[in-house]
Amino acid sequence: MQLAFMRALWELGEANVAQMQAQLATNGQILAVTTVATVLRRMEKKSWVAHRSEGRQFVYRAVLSQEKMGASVLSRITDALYGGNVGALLAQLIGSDSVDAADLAEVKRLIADKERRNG
Amino acid sequence: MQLAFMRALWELGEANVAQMQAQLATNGQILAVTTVATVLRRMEKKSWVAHRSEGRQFVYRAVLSQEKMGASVLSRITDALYGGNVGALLAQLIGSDSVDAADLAEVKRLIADKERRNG
DNA sequence: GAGCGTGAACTACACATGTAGTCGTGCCAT
DNA sequence: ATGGCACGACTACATGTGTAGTTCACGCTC
Repeated sequence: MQLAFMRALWELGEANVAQMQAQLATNGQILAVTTVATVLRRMEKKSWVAHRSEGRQFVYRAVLSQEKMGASVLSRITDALYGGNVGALLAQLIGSDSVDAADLAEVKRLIADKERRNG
Repeated sequence: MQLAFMRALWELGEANVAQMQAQLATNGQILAVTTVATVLRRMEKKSWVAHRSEGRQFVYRAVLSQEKMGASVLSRITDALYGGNVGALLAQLIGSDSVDAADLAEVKRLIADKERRNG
């Protein structure tokens, strides 16, 4: 769920508690304002987010980038589920129905890019 | 962590508590036997695993396949982290350093397969 | 200047999870 | 037959997390 908070923050860039609550609501998470504030405070203790004061309000921002977070989560999953074998994870993903032709095309482009870069 | 248990079970097929403990140990998780038993019991309550009795021992097996589990975890991640955009996740993965040339080749093969199957 | 509203801090509580010890019982060996 | 061991069941406890209510202080309004 904290991931949902991070996503909201990435989408908003910066946000006070009320804005976060609204954003989370559009993403399907209806939460009391106090809940949002609590979670944000906890995430700040873990240094996932930080805040500055603007008048009486706190304006939060993400400390972890989506890239870092994604890399870390994905690597955890890869280890736990596939014993560190990224290829297996990729295979699973590509085989799944949620990946459509457009995604495949995009992936091919990305691969070509990467191969060009690496020689 | 429970994911580590599932992985151990997938690797072993079936296992009693002692075998599970050993397998987890080789995967880097040193745990007391009682701990292994407790976690297994909890996972059984959630129907992630099941057991049959063999003499005085319980022999556990996975109920969730690696594919199902992977799909569900990955879809949770995709939603939480990328707002449901699998392509974004794939892009992240392919861009990461943990994916090498061999992985890319494999992915290309998988894509070709899938495209052939789908027309 | 006193009340009211607003917002952060503190408190609360249930549930999951990581980790492991103790208990009770049944089986095997002597 | 009996004592010890092996094994599942039960109990325990700290921590994280999802969720939200209550409190306290500050600033604005009349």
